[in-house]
Amino acid sequence: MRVSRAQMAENRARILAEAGRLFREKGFDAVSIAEVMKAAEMTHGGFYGHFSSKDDLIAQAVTHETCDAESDACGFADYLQYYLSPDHRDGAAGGCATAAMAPALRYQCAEAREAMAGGIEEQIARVSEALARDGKGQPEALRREAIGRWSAMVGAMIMARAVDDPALSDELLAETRAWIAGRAADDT
Amino acid sequence: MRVSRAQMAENRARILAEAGRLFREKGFDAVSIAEVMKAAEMTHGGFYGHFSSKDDLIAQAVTHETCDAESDACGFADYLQYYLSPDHRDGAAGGCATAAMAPALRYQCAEAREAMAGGIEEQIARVSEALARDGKGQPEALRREAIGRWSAMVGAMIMARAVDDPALSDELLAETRAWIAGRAADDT
DNA sequence: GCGGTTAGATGATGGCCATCATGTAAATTT
DNA sequence: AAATTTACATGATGGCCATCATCTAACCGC
Repeated sequence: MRVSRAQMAENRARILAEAGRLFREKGFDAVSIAEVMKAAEMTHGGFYGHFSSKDDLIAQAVTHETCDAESDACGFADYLQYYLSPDHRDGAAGGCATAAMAPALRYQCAEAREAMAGGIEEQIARVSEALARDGKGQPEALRREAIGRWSAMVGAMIMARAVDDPALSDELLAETRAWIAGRAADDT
Repeated sequence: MRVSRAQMAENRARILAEAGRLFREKGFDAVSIAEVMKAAEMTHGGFYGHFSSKDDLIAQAVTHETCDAESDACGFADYLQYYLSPDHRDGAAGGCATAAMAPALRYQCAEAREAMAGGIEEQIARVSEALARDGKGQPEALRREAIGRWSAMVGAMIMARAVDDPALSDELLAETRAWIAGRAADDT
């Protein structure tokens, strides 16, 4: 059965959104086309009308998720507090796309990896802006400061999600948070 | 055909070693039992005489790889220099097990995740020791310092491997290295 | 050295999944 | 409103993979 133009665009957007959510939650490999389509309330057959392959979907989902700039223009301290929280660790499906998807992009096609590069570039910019708003760091060192902090945040989150030891997991988050905050106090 | 006890132990060790290498290089999902056995110069059938399942192999491989303490008792600066180098980024098969495998452990069984927890715990100890040798940081803050730096190193490596943009990839490594080193200069 | 044991080889089996061929009905177009 | 297009559904197809059943030949204890 055919569907209106608007309906089709909406369907496509729903596929992308559900794919993004599922990919973040379970990883690219563990999510089948059929599962994505089912989550988008369609059958698997219609998929290839929207995307040329699963690789294509992955690339577009990465683009979609990383462009999703949800920096509410808050300061860095607030962002750090939220980012390295147990809630964020336990809610990968709705959380940071970089921490959830970047590791697996190592094995993906060039298009998806390029999209990730763009996403990381934007994220560096966002962190830089947050730092600038707080007046932290000299403007010329802002980018390095953003890259370093962002690396620590992503690394801590990935390790916290990897281990089956609640105490260690919590500690990784809390200590990395404190470590970064401690650094923030150094350079006025 | 049967094989001597010693030969069997050697075969088993070779399976584990090859599995570790392949898993780091290609990820758990992309490596089949048959591929591991072939790399170990056997056929796939003998696998279940050594391990009860692929999950079992993964758990034991993680244990094996993370226990592989190759800290040559060098100082932290040397370790950092090597760790965040393009060579290490491009040589995941022979590189750090945490950066290569931790992200995927999120989807693995409890045994493997417990092994990863142990490996990270050991790594924190190793970094702490390296920092102590350098006389960096007050003893009571050593663990926090180790966790923070280790998080940044792992995060930077994972992102550097995820992007398809050599300039950005190199920059992530170099800036994170400089950022951590800069911090090292702060606290005597 | 002999016989039971067993490591590893060979060859299913069943399931899952990406992709595609075809059908169908609804939306556009004129 | 008829003709045409096309978005999605249904239902293959072929490939890959984990796991297991069975076989065989060589080690190890006697």
